Amino acid sequence: MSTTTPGTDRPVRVRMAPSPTGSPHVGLVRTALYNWAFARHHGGTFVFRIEDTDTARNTQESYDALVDLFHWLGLGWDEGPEVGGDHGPYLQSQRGHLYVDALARLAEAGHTYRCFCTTEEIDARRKASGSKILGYDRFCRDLTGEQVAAFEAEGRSAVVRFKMPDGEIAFDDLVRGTITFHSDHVPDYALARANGDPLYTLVNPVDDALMEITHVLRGEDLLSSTPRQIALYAALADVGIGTGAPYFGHLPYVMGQGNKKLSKRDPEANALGYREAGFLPEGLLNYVALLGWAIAADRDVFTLEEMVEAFEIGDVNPNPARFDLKKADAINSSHMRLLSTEDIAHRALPFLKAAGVVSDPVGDADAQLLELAMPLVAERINKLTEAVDMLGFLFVEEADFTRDPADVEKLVATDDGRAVVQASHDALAGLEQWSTAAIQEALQTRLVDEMGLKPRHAFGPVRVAVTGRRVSPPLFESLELLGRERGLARLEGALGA
RNA sequence: GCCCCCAUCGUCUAGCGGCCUAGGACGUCGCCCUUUCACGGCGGUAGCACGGGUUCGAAUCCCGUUGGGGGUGCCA
Repeated sequence: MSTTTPGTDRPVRVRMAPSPTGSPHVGLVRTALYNWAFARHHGGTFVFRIEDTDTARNTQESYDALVDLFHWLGLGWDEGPEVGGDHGPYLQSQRGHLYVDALARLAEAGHTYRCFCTTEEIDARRKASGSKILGYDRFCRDLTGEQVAAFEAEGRSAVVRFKMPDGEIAFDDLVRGTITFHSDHVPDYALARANGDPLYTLVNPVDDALMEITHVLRGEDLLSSTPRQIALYAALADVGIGTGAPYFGHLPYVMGQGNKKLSKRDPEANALGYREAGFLPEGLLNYVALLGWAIAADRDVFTLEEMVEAFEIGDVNPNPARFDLKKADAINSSHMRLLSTEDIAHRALPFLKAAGVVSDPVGDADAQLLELAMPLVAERINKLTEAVDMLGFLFVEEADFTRDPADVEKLVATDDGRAVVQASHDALAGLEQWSTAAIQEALQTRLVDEMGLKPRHAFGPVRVAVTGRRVSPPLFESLELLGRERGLARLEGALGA
């Protein structure tokens, strides 16, 4: 299907380079996943770099969330924070000297110039000229020594701008094919602030060059800044930094409802929110992989290993994808069903502890009960958090046990409901053996055979009385696990409710 | 305004000139299974934006239109 990806005949090096601002976005998860899978597929290196040049917006919490997120997802990096590597440091905030050096070399070679213009002056000139082309007008590009001296004498500060070469800039996008821009539409952009701080426009290419990144797979939003970066890579190579531009692949947007990008405000955008919601990392990853890529014509569910085996950037679809929570849920469910009961029990445990269903650490009695109860719910829950709702009734102290008021009203607090619960209590009270089979037989005989009730009408009230909800694990098993004493007590209790 | 990207069921996609009266998945609808829910099984629903070319033949290639998105900072 895919042809050979350019540049993969040599060692592949890719990276993810998020900014530690706010909570990590699901779009980042997909970008990271594609980069990771691409690296693994080609036996390459996956680098994790933190782009924290904007000191005003970076936060430690955000950085921690990023690391936490990728640990949870299981997308390990070969070089980066925590693991180190030969191209560090991996935090841009610790790479200042490299940017100072790059700026000096670029200036020395005449690739940049100092610009003294204020934003107001630039706007005024544009308005006056009636030019349709926005961006900087190169006013300071060829200032004489006297002019520079004069500006300095005025006490003006200067940003560093890059001299964009004139002409066409074309590149072969790994997912979109050839893309061509004309330099007329790429202004001489700023590389460093007037106070000397380097900007993203500089540090991103410098770091990719220094870290020897071979392929940059990133969001479509960076597409239009690619030509100016390609020109910068050439200039950097000219002054001995790196060897030119990497290959680029621009991934489509992840959209929310309507036609807008999934915004950071949308709850669906919060990557860590999926862990809290009880998603499996493999479920989230699988769903997110589907946003622009397919493993086969007739298959949606796959493992990370299978993805690594099959993933090629050239197969990525260029059109934007809408994030569909329903499908994400469904894919996650499929992965839940791939897990063993033990695995689900193991993974659900933190949720059960957090919700207070079991204590932390788990007591012996609870652990035993859990082992018996888990098989009943493992195959019917779609997210780990659902184990909490399903199992709560088994572990709760009798004094704290509650029933869903709406379910009670509908199924128990009626004449028929009370009659059914009363009859169930009577039928079970004398049971010799408190086992699933015996319980089923007793209730079946009494409610269905003798009272002539349809199963759904017979067992609904009992279910609510015993588990507190209309939705629960299988009833007879639940009663057995609850034990005779508690089981009968709940039936009695429901009568008084 | 100017530049760039995108265009197959409601949604995610398969499709890279004949295998397509367009396949899968989610959703949705109906049925079956069933002690609830879930699972599972069966079946239905629905799409190549439009107009020109190219070709024996186009969802697939080209051009245009329309529609959507992005960029156009001393943010990343």
